[in-house]
Amino acid sequence: MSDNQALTETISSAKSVIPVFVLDPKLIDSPNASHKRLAFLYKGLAQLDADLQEKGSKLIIRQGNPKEALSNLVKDSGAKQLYAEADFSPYARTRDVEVARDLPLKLVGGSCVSHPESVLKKDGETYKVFTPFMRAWKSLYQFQTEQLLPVPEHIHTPKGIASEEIPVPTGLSSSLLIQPGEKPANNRLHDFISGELRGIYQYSDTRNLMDIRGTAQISPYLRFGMLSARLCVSAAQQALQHTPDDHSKRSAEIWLNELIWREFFISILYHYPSVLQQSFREELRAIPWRNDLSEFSAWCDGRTGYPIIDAAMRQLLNTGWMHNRGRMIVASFLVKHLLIDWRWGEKFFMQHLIDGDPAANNGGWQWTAGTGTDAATYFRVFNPILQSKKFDPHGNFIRKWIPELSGVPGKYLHEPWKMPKGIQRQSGCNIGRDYPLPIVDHRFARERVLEVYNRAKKVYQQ
DNA sequence: TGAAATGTTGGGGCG
DNA sequence: ACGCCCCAACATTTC
Repeated sequence: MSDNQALTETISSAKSVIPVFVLDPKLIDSPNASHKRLAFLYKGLAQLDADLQEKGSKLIIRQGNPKEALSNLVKDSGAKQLYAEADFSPYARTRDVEVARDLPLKLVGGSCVSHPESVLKKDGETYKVFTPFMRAWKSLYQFQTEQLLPVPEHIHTPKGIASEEIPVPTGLSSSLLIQPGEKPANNRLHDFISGELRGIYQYSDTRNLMDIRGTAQISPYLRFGMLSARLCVSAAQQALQHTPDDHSKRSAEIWLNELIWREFFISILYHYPSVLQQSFREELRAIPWRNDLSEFSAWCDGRTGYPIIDAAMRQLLNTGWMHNRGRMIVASFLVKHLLIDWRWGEKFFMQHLIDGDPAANNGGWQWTAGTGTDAATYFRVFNPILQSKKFDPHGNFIRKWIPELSGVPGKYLHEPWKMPKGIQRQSGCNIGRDYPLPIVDHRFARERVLEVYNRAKKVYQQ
């Protein structure tokens, strides 16, 4: 409810307001839906309902095709106008056009700070490279705290509007690492900016370390609109202005840029919706992926034999969240070491990530695969052993998620297959039995992927 | 928000 | 004192 542009406009233009959430089977029953993400949504809706009741209102739930559901609601209630925050994913845009064909729908603000049509080059072209986009973005958007919209004091909602029950999350949902709801979201942001640790001012050092909470972990909240992106940007800009220290400034700047990456990928998906189907770069559309099923399943389950990969995958499976550094490492491994189509990885992430969002997820995968806009060049192949030593230097992250390696001395933790037999016995971890051998050799895989990408480019040129 | 290969430099050991 | 080699350490180039 805080800094909610649609809600604020609704309240200022109508005497009574019906807060509604439509459970759309297209999204809920999609093969890309994740149980944890749905649990996060349902618990978040329950929390929102509780928050609304404190304001004298309540949340109305309707199920079904959005156009029909809303049309029924308008009939039931006599509502004159519908307001919503804009969502720029291809599905959402088509949906909202459909709704607006029959109903008086007004889109206000949106799930991100910048409307995708607003950050354009002078000639009206869209930016396809991050840095110039980011510069243009910063010159357009600067927030003062007073520009942010307050939480309404009171919301008047008519009685007797029929509502379905908020679904009760099933299965593993009680183990959610990140608690849904607007209060936890604001607390998390506040803690990151002004808490004891001053996370935002350490960010340049801590954001890549996998065994500590060096990131804000607000992506699930941004994903579901439980936290205002404008509030985050404003907080980053305030932090930036209020520190004289260069190192802190740089950290805050990097964090702000991460928020702008999100806006960038939303804009890319808006202007190039076909990235969901194929590589953005034409010259890399014909890579002969190996798509080996048993290797794919080893990656999915976290048993590739590379501890850093397996630890990160198990973190995802267990919590529905993965450290950003982990996402880059496992994505690079899937695409480049195993030569598996990035779209397989993209889909798997969508099926497991609580923060799973088409724009950011697709952007990240195409970045890693080297097939996207402003992508990592294809020959940048992450070395899982070096990444492990750099970003989990003490092995705490690996030990947390791979208990079978917990007794392995630090010296061998990043590459346990090098452990002599005697030490394997001592540490209670027989490589090949208790923990797998690497499914592919790093040097071999590196040379193979360079060869395959090079050939794909060459074939394209002819 | 790479890694590996290759090139350069400079200190120290040594005959 | 000198030239030579070795090899970190760092820099540059290449993939």
